[in-house]
Amino acid sequence: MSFPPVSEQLKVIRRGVEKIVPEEELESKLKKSLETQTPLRVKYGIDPTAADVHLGHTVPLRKMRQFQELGHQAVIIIGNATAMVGDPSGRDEARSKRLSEADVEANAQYYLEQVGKVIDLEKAEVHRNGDWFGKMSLVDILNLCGKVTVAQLLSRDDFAKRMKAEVPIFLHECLYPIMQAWDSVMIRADIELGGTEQLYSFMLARDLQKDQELQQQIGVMSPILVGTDGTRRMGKSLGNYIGISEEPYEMMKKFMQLPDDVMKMYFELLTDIDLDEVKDILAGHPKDAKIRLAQTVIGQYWDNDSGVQAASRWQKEIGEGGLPTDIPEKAISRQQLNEDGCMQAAQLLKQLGLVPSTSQANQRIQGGAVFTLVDGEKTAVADRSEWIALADGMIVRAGKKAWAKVRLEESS
RNA sequence: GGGGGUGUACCCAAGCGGCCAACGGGGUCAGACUGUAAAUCUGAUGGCUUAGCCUUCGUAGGUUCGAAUCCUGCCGCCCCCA
Repeated sequence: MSFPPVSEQLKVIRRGVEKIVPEEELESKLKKSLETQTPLRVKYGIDPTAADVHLGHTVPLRKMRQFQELGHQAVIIIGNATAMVGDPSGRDEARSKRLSEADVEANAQYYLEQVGKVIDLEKAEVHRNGDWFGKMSLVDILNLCGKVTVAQLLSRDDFAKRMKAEVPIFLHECLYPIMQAWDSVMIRADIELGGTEQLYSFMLARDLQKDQELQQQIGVMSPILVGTDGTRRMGKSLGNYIGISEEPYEMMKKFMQLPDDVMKMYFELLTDIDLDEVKDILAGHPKDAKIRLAQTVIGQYWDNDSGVQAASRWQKEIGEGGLPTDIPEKAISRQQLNEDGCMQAAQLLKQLGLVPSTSQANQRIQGGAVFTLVDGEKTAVADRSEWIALADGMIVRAGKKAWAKVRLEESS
């Protein structure tokens, strides 16, 4: 294994990274690694609390891949123990549900599969932190706790905020950063990757490493990727994420709905496109920039063709206002119709699954979002009690994102 | 263990015996405008067999012709004291 020169390594490492602490130590570590031809141990921990890996997770993961390409050792920690606790970082309330061990293990498997799309799993070490936490006795744990003061814990910004807002802080949450830091001790991390919200845990890891007379790790922190709403961090629970296992066209649609001003961040953190080129791309029409962004990222998780196809499909169906190609078919039994083969509008929308309730059906109709399409002929629906004559293959729309095709069935 | 505070729809937050399916803001949804971006404007935002009906204001009871509003028990959260 040969390593590129330190300056080159630094350039790669610094892209899309907000904070490196302590900054100076990174260079000396890299130098030493080069001299001794020893790869650095680069840690990234994930808690298998939910099954989907989204673009937010890929930011540090991509960084890890870069480290791998530079010849360093990737160390993935599956937080099967910490998952039971829940990371309080950046949260304004505790996680509500606790997961079972079986859930966690299932998530972990699926996680790894997805992580493999970003980094080279073959060359990575994978550990489960339950392996060491499971063996600790209460005394061991208390010993560990003896290294941290409550004041230190409460100085964290997220806890401070919660205190102020009178939102509960649970004791187990306080242990979380300690556990995470202990992981670093156990695997002898040289570098830990994560978002900026991890600062506290990263520093705590240094303290514990020092206490154990080990090399101290360096925190390489990426900015937190904002979600598709353009304001809050990307997260499953906020429903503003793009999952890396989503279908290309689904991803495409989400990308195109991004607010313009997050594009710069997305380009920087999610693609390898040279930053000068990114500047040029962003100087052009935002729509084109977005298509380029979407194509590139989709290409990473599927393949180039899929990205291009998704883009052209978007252009046709949405950019030019055409019909969606994948309108789901819904069966309606003739039994449900009156003797003239009609059904009331609100009922129809509900039967087709376009709306969850009658009230919402009414709202859509009143809002002018509903029309039917038979042989290319559009008919607006204006009243919820209007009787609609159904025909096989009729298309019903109840808003931009709600389409259905009717399939009439004889009564069973 | 003691004292005080608080619990309203997705979130924040009014309401404090009838005019309350519940003000206002945020969010969300739909429409116009657009590049299914932003901004702006309009409407909607418990459910239903929809000029009406049914179920909601932590929870269980009670008082009352009538309660989100009053009383009691219980539960959760926050703060202070020990």
